[in-house]
Amino acid sequence: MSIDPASSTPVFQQIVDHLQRLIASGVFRPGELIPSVRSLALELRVNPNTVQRAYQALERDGVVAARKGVGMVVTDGAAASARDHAHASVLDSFRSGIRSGRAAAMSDHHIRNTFQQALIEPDSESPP
Amino acid sequence: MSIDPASSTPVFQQIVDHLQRLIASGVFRPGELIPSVRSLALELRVNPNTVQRAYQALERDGVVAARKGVGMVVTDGAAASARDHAHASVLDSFRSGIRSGRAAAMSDHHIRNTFQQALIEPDSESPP
Amino acid sequence: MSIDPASSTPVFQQIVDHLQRLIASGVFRPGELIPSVRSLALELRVNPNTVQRAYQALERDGVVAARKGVGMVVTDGAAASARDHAHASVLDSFRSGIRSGRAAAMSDHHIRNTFQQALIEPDSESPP
Amino acid sequence: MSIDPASSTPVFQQIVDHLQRLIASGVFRPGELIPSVRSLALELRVNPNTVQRAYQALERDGVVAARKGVGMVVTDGAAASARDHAHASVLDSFRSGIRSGRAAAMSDHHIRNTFQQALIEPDSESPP
DNA sequence: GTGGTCTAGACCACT
DNA sequence: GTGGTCTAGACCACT
Repeated sequence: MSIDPASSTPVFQQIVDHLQRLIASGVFRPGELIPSVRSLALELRVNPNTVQRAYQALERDGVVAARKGVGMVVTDGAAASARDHAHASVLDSFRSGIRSGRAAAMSDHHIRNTFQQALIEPDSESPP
Repeated sequence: MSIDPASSTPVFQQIVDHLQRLIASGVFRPGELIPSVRSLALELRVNPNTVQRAYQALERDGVVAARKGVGMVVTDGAAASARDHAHASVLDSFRSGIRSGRAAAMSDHHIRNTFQQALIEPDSESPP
Repeated sequence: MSIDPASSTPVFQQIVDHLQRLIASGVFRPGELIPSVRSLALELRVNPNTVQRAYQALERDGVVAARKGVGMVVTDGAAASARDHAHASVLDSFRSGIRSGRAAAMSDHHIRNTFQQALIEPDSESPP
Repeated sequence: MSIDPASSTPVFQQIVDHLQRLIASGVFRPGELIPSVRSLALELRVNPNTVQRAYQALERDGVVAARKGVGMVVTDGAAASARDHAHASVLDSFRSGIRSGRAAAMSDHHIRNTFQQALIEPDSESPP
């Protein structure tokens, strides 16, 4: 997991999105603890306040719950809700790309090819 | 053309992207003037300074040139460069969606179906 | 004579400076007419109002005088005053360069070498 | 450091040039913070937006990098790049002075003497 | 505290 | 009318 401090997406939002995906994918399961604010802050090289803010957003969304003296626990319905969250966010990205392409007069054929290219490429990671 | 002031994408960047697409699609052709700072600001209900900032970014990118007392003229190579810009931005959206989906353990099959759904839906416009 | 519309020096000021130099160098002598507003505007591809403004500044400085129905005539003391003007402007440029160099911790030796380089180079014109 | 609000050189550009020189001369070294937007604005009695604009230009030039919540840090290669910037700006001033002098029919001897005068004079500071 | 973005409104040079 | 610069002051994310 990596954060892009230069992105226009706020860092706390990047953290929220990432945890939603980890829950959707089953890395964190209902009843389990997510990392403590401090440990995640250290790992992401981010201020603890920022992680705190992300955790509060997740709590508001009902995917985690605070247990005093213990930590943040993944709630029971979280997996399904996180999957919905992830699906919606994927759909949003695709819609936004399609809208951009059409506005630039790209054909649907061209747009679909561009998607296929992105799906196939070996490594969508960070090529510095 | 519409701006979303609530988006995390800065307003001036939304304007840059939009004009790049309009130039890529041939709505504004080399040698033509793009709308004046003031008129576009009125149309988008945005502060003139914000439009100004977008226009200066477009000038740095070399797709328009300022002519004192006249306006901003689309440069000769602008169409091709704007198409590159548009293609890159579409590709970025798709990559980002694909990365999110995979992080959430969606199968490539599921991801492709989601894309197909976005491509087919009648109205990518205003989904509340 | 050429104008740089992108320079931070206003166009009308560039015209004033240029005419001062032409008078200093004897291209235009006392009693002679300088080009009409219209002809100079055409030659420089500039709006007549801008040339007009430059001429008014020259008139205020006393280097030319308007003669109704005739044009702008170079005044008697103009040559000497234009030479002063030119000398002062050269001195200003050098001072400014020297100040910049010293602020950047360049040695006087280095600064003098840079000057020598500029003095010797074959063509200080416009290498596009 | 002082700003001339009456100069035809924009204030934000004066700030850029000045910081480039301070970095070139080693006053600010790689890894160090330059003054905050607000503090420099106060010191120069200039609007924070104007300083902000200068800082973003410096960031585009790659001599500083923004760190959220911390400040603008001088980058590693900045010193060399700032020295290039300073040298180029000194050379530009000298070229411009030489061009003016020649256009006014000053001899190279006279031009060189003028330079020498500027280099020797005790106080290039505030000539009224 | 830090930088990033935005609104509101002014004055300037230029066409 | 056009773009370019600047002031004044606000709110945001982040440390």
